[in-house]
Amino acid sequence: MSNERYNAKVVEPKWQEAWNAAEVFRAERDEREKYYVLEMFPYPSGRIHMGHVRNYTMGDVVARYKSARGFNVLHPMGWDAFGMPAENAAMEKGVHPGDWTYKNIDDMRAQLKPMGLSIDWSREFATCDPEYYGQQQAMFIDMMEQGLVYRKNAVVNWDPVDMTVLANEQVIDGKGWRSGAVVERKELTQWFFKISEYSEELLAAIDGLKDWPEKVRIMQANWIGKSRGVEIDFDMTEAAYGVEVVTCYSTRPDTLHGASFLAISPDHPLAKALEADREDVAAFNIEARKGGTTEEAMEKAEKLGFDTGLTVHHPAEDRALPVWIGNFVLMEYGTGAVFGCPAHDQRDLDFARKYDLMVRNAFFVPGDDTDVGREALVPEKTLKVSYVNHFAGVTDASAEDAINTTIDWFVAKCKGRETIKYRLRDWGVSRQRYWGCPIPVVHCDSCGVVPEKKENLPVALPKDVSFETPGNPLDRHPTWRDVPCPKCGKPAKRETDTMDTFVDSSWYFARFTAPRAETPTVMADAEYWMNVDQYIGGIEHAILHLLYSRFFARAMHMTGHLPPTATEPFNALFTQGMVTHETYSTPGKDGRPVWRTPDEVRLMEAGAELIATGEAVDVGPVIKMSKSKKNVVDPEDIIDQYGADTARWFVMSDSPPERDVEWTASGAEAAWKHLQRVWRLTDEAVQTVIGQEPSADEALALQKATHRAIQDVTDGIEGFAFNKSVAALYQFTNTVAKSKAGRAAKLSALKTMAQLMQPMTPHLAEEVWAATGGEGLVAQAPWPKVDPALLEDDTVTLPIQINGKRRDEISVSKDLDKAALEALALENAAVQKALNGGSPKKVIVVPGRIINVVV
RNA sequence: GCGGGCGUGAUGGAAUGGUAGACAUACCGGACUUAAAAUCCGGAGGCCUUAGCGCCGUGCGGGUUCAAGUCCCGCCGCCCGCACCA
Repeated sequence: MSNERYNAKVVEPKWQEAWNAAEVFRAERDEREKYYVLEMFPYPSGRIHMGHVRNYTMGDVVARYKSARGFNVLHPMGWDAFGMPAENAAMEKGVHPGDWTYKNIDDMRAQLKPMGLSIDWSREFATCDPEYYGQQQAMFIDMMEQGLVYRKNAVVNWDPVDMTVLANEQVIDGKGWRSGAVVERKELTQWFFKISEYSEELLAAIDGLKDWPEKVRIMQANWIGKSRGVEIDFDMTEAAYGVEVVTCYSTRPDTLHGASFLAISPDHPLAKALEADREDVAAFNIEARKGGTTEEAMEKAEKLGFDTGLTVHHPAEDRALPVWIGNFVLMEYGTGAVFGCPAHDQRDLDFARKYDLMVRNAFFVPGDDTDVGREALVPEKTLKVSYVNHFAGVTDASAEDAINTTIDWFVAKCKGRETIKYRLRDWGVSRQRYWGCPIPVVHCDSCGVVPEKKENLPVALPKDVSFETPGNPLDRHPTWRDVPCPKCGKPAKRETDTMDTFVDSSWYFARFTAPRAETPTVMADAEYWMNVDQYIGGIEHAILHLLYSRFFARAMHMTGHLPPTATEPFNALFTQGMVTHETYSTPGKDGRPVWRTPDEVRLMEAGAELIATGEAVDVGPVIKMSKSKKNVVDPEDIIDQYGADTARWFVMSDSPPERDVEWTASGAEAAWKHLQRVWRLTDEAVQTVIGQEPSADEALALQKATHRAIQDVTDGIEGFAFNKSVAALYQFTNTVAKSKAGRAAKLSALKTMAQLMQPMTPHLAEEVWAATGGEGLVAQAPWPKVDPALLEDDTVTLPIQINGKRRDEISVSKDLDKAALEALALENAAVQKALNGGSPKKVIVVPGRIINVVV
């Protein structure tokens, strides 16, 4: 016996070279049915992490499996390469964002390749390649022509020191995260995509996304936020500032009887007219507009109101309502004005209590239409029939029916219109930054906004920029910025805004189908490869990235860059869980914990200690691997120590793919031991001297176990339950190890095992395949077929229940019919005892499953 | 507040309404070894002055069913998403 250890360091590069030499993963259009697998492409931070390993291994399992199943598989890889970290690095280290990014891509590719992923690297690109973003600019121009792009003024967070626009998450306590300067709200003219025009379409099409997680579908639907209601006109008792009518939007018009005031936004036209005239209003509005746009700020902000002294008529009753300005009313939603119904809305109640406004019950309680007490009533849980319903003739109904009836009643009786509103806003894509895709337009004094000529694309980023002065370097780059107008040729200026990086990632999946084309896509390629059959990535992209991509697929169809069959980009979506790890810390001087990496810590039976000093270590909760808590394990170290197959096997085992998986040293060790064991079994089988007496029974048993394994591993992969496939392979390995079958039978079992392991541990699989006499590469071998006859045993063990409790079991031939099984069960000693001479009330026989005797 | 999900051994987790705890980790015992590692074999949900053909057991309380971790109703706990959205 050679008892040679499996050496991943030697074996893995060997097979990777063999795959490359045979161009096994090269995807070309052909006669076969296609299958497009895609994992969300990475941002080139410079290092791969365990989350990448898990994400790409899942995709690789699917890709290799589908390939074995006879599909023509497309499995590409690229880089989401524009974005702020490159500019931050430029400012901190003085490197050019492009140099920094391409260096990171090289580093990450070098870390990724040893994983042995079945990727067609010939299709690789980065979104910061001018060949990519130039095509994106072409599409931008096409979208302008289709009316999908427009400019408008929008308020942004402006950092006056860094001279830059900040995203909400970059504003901390009202200050810029980098400069610490107090953030100002500034109005800028910005570019928008008309995604809101697709609100209904994007919402309705969610129903067709059958293979998306329910959770993501709900999140998208909520984000689009469709609501049905009524716009109600409130006539002013006396026109003021030319305003005669204030229109409110309401989804609960049935509470109109409870209306006791109107509240308008400080940005409502009426409020603005008042503020121009009256200093007290102006002062209030300044106060009311303060406060950040973050959730936290909104939560804490106090309700502020200002009584304008103006009044409106109640549309259905003979009384007047005061008009207030309220800081809680958003101009961006509805009409910027609401009627307050304090009796049935906590927010309105708070406001009414503070300013001593009337609280009127809108619901039908005879003899009680005044005050309802401290808490607002919730209509659904109390009374379903509002006064308005009552007037409309509804006596009892669900809240939804009541609202529908009321809307009809309203439109007939009052000045109101049924209205559908969406929460989804247009997508602002302007970023005042350098490291992004330049918006390909020119501003000309004579011609206005002019798109760049397509033959001049790409509008490439200039290389000679400096980040020493704050602000957008494009803005102060005269030779790049000052260009002739594409239309009239007079001196003009380029747009210096670049696009949101979400634009880059909204169509990369389509570009992979023809990555080197001179147009954004090639119709024949898009028709063949689109849609993505299986998309895999993190839940954190459940809304924005996926919604933008869905919008883009439609926009690309409209501009002729995708066929109508590809309006939905991703047929199936899978959102994988995170890789987690325990956290380790030692007490720091200031009482705050000093985080320690797993490398620094020795785990003991109770507790843990620092390897270097023996100092006691606190073992903290298991959380997502993150640099700040130092609970990270570098995939490169694991691959170095154990090989890629071990890392791949570990991240596929134990936890279901949609849940978090905890990385543990013992788990990694176990994965490695298992792979060693498989190799040892193979080696032993190969070294077995022929001439022993093989047992036919043993060979058959092994064959049956093989087919059971084929079935279970297949089910696991098909059901996206890779942990079950792994468990089935463990079980199969145990069976092979214990089997007394002869050499040929064992080699045959191991050869099938190689095929079943191939999606998860491709290198070891090749080695086992070669050793057991497999032809060619197992990566190109077809998936093994199950023989259903071998899944069944001739005898089965059936539990016998008495009154539903298991009391005994019998071993019977699988062919016995119900009557025979019943007879056997009644003869059973335990049953006899329970019957005590009597006869059973009932006997339930489920052949192959169970026998239950009811006494 | 609204919406969604999840509660099973020490741990990660299995289980078309049909033998709960597959598989793995950690643990315990044995073999091999001078010893350790590696490897191999075995044990293991809980309870019991009755060790059995025993009783109990999938967050808690009810229900449906011959049969419930699984279905229904009501609680409790945890996690996630959204939210001055009218």
